Amino acid sequence: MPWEKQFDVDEALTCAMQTFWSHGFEATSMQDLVDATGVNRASLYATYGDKRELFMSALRKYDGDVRRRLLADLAQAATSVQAIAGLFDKFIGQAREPQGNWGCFIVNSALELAAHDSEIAEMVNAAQDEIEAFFLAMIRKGQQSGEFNPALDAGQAAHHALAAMLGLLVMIRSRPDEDYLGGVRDGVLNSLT
Amino acid sequence: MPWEKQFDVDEALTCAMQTFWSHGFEATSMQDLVDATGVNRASLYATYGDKRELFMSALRKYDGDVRRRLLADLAQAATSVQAIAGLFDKFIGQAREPQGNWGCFIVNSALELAAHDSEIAEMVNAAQDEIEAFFLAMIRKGQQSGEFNPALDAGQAAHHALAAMLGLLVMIRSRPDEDYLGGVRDGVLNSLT
DNA sequence: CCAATTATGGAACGATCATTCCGCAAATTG
DNA sequence: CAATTTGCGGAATGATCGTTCCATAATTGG
Repeated sequence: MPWEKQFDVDEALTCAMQTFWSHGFEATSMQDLVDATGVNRASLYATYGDKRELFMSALRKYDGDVRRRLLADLAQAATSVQAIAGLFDKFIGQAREPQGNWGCFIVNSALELAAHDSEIAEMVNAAQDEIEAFFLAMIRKGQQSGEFNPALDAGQAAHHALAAMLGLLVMIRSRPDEDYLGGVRDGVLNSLT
Repeated sequence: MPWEKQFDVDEALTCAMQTFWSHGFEATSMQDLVDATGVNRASLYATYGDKRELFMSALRKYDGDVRRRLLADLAQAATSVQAIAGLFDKFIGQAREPQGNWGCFIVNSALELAAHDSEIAEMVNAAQDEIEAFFLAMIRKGQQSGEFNPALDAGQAAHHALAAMLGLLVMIRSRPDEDYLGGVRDGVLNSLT
């Protein structure tokens, strides 16, 4: 049993991530994490540190495995409309899953913690900057390809699209309705043409 | 001392509201509320019920005293642009105040609690519907007055404006910067002309 | 085959949580 | 003036919080 952990470190972190993602930092107890991961309390501490460190690891995992990967995938979409709509649809699709209105782990953490935790605020801001950069790149590409109105201020439009995206991630927590959320995506795409 | 409370019931509720508004439900302890209100523990329970009931009272107070009043005031603005910009500026102005990036109590609660608490979800949805209705009324009015593009789908634009508003209220928690937030307001107004 | 090392399971820690109880003070009622 | 009612202050409640400790089991290195 020594020399080798009895659980998969990355897999357990995924379980912890989902728990924090769904319920937030304060509403998740260490007991919840023991139950969710199936890993013993002492092993959790030995492997990931205390609750806050585990949370930060989970948030960083989300940032790398979910957010960064999603943007990278979408950036290769055939058209800019598909790239932008795809990002919105990724979250709108959550509404279909039962009990799946978790929204975005980073946005949830931003509202719960960023105002009083500068480390989290910095991480949130960096992530939002990258999302805005994604929108900016896709909007510029779409303007060149003729998908979007070339007269638009691309920088302002990207900032605006980010705000609408974040707004959708607020809405999904209280009203996970595909049509309701789809209206936001349509409004964004409409404002770009 | 009997027959009359030693504290102002509404004033204490305001203090409790601000504490919940700033820190959220889970991160606020009853001791925090005792300290913030200056009211004894037993008197808090006797007057407002348990922690959750006090929270709901605080949220309802915000909904009535802050949100509803703000929309009513702004609806009487001289122009539609002033009404819509005024709503955004009300929150952007928070960024100037030190430690004032509390955003919107309802939005904060939506992300923390609505996904697992249907009573709060309903309240959040009702508030968001009224904000969207405000945008819709102002956009229609602006289209008639010539402030806004009459060719726009007013319903979709209002939905879109709500999303951008909610997005701004996410941003303010991690980046209370007036210029950064002002870009969202400008983007919304720009998309309406 | 023994010694050293490491992860595990579970009990135990003190602190803090939300909530309640009780004795006291004060003002109205008879 | 006595009885009653009500709010207040603070201690006390049991539960749960995050965290640590310890005995046990298991594997590698000598």
